Amino acid sequence: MPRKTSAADAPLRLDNQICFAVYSAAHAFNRVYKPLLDRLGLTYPQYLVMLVLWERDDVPVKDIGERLFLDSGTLTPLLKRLEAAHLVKRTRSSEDERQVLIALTAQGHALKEKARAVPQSILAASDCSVSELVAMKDEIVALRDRLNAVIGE
Amino acid sequence: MPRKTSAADAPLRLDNQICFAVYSAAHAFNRVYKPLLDRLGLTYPQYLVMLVLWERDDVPVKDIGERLFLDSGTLTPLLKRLEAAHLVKRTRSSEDERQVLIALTAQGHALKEKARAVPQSILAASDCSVSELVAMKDEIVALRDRLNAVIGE
DNA sequence: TCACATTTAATTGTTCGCAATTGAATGTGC
DNA sequence: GCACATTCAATTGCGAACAATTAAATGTGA
Repeated sequence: MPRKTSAADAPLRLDNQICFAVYSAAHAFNRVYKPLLDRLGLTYPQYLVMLVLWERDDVPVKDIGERLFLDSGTLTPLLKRLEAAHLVKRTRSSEDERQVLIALTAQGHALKEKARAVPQSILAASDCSVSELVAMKDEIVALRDRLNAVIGE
Repeated sequence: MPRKTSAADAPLRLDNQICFAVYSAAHAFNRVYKPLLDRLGLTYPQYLVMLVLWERDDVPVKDIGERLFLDSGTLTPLLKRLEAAHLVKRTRSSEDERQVLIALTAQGHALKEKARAVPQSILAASDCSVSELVAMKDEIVALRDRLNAVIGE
């Protein structure tokens, strides 16, 4: 009997991996975002940082990192690029010299208006109702938080 | 009236972005996988390539790329690292000299047995029933495929 | 057959992402 | 007040990820 697909191999089949589904979906999102963000002069991780700053300005690097689950090794060079693009300003905190505070420039604030077109385009590309997307988002966030809980232990 | 949170800003709020949910979940998976894959001497993308090869061996780089949605710019150096680790062998196809065929070595085949422990650990970490995970996976794959359909147009 | 397009990997350059280390600033216990 | 640990950002090194280009092999049409 030729074993075409062994039942014992099912857990190792690529199409059965939820992590690959998530991984490949993240890349698919990235590719959809790319042309939209090119118009803003941002990469996707840079866009995420700008989303954080548009909500609240003048925050230390660490706060941004906690929000996005990224560390200074990723954020420091990224923020320097945003500074080179005149979107943010980096200044040492006077109260605590260890911290670097990230503030939006006028250009950084202004970019928010151009960015409003992005979520609409993404919604159209996902070809899905808002309520469905919200439900999926909540499930994925719940899974992510359970995974992160395992790591911190 | 001080606008703490404007309704017009809702589409730009980080916590409303499904893409960020997916993006951060992918990173969370990566962090859970890391200690498990360290024992196999693999990174997560390398593990994905091995999953493909464990299903079918002796395939051109392009086939692996189509399966994983990756191009040669990513795969060529990755496969060279797997070759340096004696897990795969890269040989030009004799029928079509443009293709490079990737075959598992004996070590590469053997690693499959050690890898069987990985999906179990992931299942435990996700703290979720198999049926729930399968349902989520199918939803995410469907979303990914709709996004990819938009790109190829 | 010969010019031309297509296919396939490899290469180059830029940007993440993270582990590990460094160094400066701050906090704590004695 | 002083040794000590902690916190925070920056740095270094490695491995993806991808756009753009290159180069070789193959296929196609006149």
